[in-house]
Amino acid sequence: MSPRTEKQFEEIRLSKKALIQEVALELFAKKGYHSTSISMIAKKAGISKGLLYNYYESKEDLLNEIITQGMNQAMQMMDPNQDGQVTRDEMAFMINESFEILQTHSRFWILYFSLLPQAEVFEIVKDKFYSIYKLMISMLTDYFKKRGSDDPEAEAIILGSLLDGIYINYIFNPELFPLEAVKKKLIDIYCKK
Amino acid sequence: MSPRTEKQFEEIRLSKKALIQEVALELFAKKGYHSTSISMIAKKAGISKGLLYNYYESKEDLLNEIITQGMNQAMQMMDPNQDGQVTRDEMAFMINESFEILQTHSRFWILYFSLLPQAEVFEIVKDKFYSIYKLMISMLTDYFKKRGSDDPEAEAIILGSLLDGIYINYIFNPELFPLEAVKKKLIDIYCKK
Amino acid sequence: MSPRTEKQFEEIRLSKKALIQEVALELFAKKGYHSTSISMIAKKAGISKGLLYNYYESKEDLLNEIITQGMNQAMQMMDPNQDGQVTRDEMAFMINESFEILQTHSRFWILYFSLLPQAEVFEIVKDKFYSIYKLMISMLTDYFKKRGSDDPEAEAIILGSLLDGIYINYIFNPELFPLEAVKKKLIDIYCKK
Amino acid sequence: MSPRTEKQFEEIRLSKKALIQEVALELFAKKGYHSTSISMIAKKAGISKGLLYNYYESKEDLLNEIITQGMNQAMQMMDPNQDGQVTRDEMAFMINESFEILQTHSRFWILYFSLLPQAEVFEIVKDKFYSIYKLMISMLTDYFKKRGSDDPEAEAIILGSLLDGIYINYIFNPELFPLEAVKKKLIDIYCKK
DNA sequence: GATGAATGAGCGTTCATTCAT
DNA sequence: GATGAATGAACGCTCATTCAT
Repeated sequence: MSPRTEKQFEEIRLSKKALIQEVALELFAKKGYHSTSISMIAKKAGISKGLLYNYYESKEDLLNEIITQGMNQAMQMMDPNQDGQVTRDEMAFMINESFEILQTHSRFWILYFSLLPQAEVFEIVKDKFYSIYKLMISMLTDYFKKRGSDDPEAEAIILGSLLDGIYINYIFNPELFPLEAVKKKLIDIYCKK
Repeated sequence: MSPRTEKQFEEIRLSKKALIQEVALELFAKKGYHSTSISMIAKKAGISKGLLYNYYESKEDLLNEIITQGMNQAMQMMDPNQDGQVTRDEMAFMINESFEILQTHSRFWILYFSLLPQAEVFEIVKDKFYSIYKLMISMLTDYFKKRGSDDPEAEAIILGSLLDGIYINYIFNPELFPLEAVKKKLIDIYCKK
Repeated sequence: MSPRTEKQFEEIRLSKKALIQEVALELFAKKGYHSTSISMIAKKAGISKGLLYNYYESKEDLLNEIITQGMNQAMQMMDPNQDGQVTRDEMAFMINESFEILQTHSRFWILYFSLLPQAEVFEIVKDKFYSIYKLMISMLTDYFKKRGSDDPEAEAIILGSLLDGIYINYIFNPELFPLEAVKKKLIDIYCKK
Repeated sequence: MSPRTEKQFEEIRLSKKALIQEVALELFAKKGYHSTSISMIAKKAGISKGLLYNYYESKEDLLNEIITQGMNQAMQMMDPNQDGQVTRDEMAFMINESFEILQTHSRFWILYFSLLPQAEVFEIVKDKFYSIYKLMISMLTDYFKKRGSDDPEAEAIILGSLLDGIYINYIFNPELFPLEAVKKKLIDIYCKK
């Protein structure tokens, strides 16, 4: 009789958007952005192609929202306690935390690393990515400075690269990569007294 | 004009194939595999689309040959002198050599890293890649063992990951990444007495 | 609040229908029938797409009603005083009147002339249009007969065509067409003693 | 064995393009530009949709070429003998000629008049159209001046509009419009001594 | 009366691949 | 060996229309 309330519609919208995003993230990560068609996403989500366009303006818009949201989550989690101090424990925490994020959001990071080489598409998230990257490097630089390194920034960049390398190796071969051993060694190297 | 000999035909074939491969590698690296069409490759190589199919069974076949050949080259270059010894100088040489390869074959490695996330495509070169990877890790392990490391394999894997991380950072942001400084620091860390 | 009476509902219906028609006419005229979507109409009218289908069976039905109503209005306005006489003054009045209608209902006539070439759509209003057309031609013929023309019908048809030509030129290039000058000349030609 | 010669390919291309253009003009004129799909054109031309895009970049490009070519033809035919004189005979010739063009290229003119109301699409041919229009108006003005008209330009515009009106009435109702009678009357009015 | 989520057929377009020459 | 016309399946996307609420 009477139409659904605004709130009911809102709920439908939100849950459908979330469903689409989830399915899209899964497929984008598994098959790559270009190899995933809108039809596949719609079929897997159990909806019509048309409906998808009720929620997202375009395939690129869908990608955009997925990446932005993922980056924001990562940003939040990576955010330090802001006291200007990076203690040894905080470094250990940060390393652990980043591996945690990597594992719980593995599909997002697979997607992320798969987009990195695609200049046109990467453009979208470049800024957000560099914010995180710079924040991390500056924190690491700060840390190495306090430890008396004679070239703290180079060491920071090296640790940053090392983490990237580990992430990539782990993400694309999780069953072969000895993540725990590597993590332990890492903390051993970088957090020893 | 005498008719071309068998051998001359063979040469034409080989040079055409090489030309096509070169052009394809350039475009795949610059625009990505999916965004490069057969038409573009043919046009840039100055041949017809039809002729391309005289040399390659399909677009995927073309990709395969490019990747396989690139991997073989890398394999050859990475091959040590097999004397079972990895001296400090050899380690320095290896690091230098790998950066050399990265830069002289940058287009291949851009392509490589861009395909890595696409499981179906990566399948093709998986085996070859692991051969190289294991060879490298075993050499590094050997090296760290001789230096008295208490977990030489973990250290080897970490160095391997670090190199991957550096490669990726350099390859997708060559103008921002301080390659030389990092290389120097690397040799400093891993080749000091 | 007492429940709305039957009459009140009827009023709501009529005013909503009128609103939809007005908005649709505006958009059809500005953007063309095919380039105007139901969504646009609904949004601009401030109602839901669903409600529109409560009033009109289809997009075509909506178009039909707009055209039919516009034609009826034109018919009414064009209706002479039926005394069988077309005086010089009445001719001047008619010419003036037709330009008046053209300007006050310009959106309708833009739509009309834009649909004219689409046979299927024109079919709808063909009959109504011919009624008006024949009425006008017969009046003009009558007028030229009284003025002693030796081929009054041909002259009537020519004047009819001339008016059409002027209308079209004015409607699709209002800022470039010297309507007033042309109107004056027209009256000068056809209403001189 | 050997591939077709350049000339053979050229012939194929030209005849296919002509076929597509012919079919497209027919359908655009009969059903309207927006209501004619690429599929329809391809089916009617007996080719695949893909092939059409071998010859035309887009649907709009196809329309563009049709219109441009038609306008060029009209321009050529309308071109006066350039002696700066428009005699009575030339005026009669011009009127006759324009009716000739109208009839032999009726489909083109149907298309033309159907695009006129569609601002976005008309934009394409606006310039070409105004060239012709201005040329015609200036010739007519010239003619009326020589005949001693006190407002030659207004008369020219009126004659231009009259022709437009006649064209439209004839084109969209060829069986009802007394073209010959009207033409005769026209020449009678405008070419009498 | 009123909503907007949902559908599905169709749109214009691209492109790897085939094949007659 | 070499050509490019030709295909057809799939793409991203739009939109009139339906329907549960």
